[in-house]
Amino acid sequence: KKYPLPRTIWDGEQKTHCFKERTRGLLREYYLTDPYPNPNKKKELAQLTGLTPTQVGNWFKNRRQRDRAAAAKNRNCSINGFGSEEGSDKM
Amino acid sequence: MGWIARNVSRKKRRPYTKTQTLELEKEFLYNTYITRERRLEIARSLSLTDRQVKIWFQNRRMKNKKQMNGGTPQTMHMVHPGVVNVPMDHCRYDVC
DNA sequence: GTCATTTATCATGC
DNA sequence: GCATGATAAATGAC
Repeated sequence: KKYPLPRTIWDGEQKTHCFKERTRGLLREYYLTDPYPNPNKKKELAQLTGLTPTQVGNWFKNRRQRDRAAAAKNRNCSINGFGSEEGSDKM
Repeated sequence: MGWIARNVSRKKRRPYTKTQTLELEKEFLYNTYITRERRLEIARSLSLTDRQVKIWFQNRRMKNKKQMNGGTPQTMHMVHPGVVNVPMDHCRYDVC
């Protein structure tokens, strides 16, 4: 590996490749109601999940990006059919 | 959002070369704000546009700011703690 | 100018 | 090989 990545003193969500299911569930839940959380909401979600606000921001950013990609793919698959627009099955 | 009806083409994101990034980082070490004159000079020497250099400095200042207050390292791609910061997290080829 | 955002890309776990 | 989190260019609001 490029960097051994010593485990730091950090009791939040660790430097895992994938966040905990509970964390993802929480973010997912809020995402459905508002994909663009304001800074305060990001902070709140960060506290709730043990992530940093930046990590929360990254999660929403990636989520939106991948939802858009999925929606675009859907539209391409069924150009004159009914594309299921927003929202993807796997989050 | 507006991404549904976006007809105007967006400039494709092109990762900068190692040399370009290195030179920009060097300049940033001297000055986090660059003058218009110096900007044009660097742009010419690195085959970038004036605008690209400007944007690069803006983004770099934001990155700097985040690193300043962010403090706690919990990202997956961190530079080695203890090692004097090597500017550039990942940039591999000279021809991108 | 800052700053949130988008888009493409990178790095990694599995 | 893909899902996923993070980051690097580029845009636009303010």
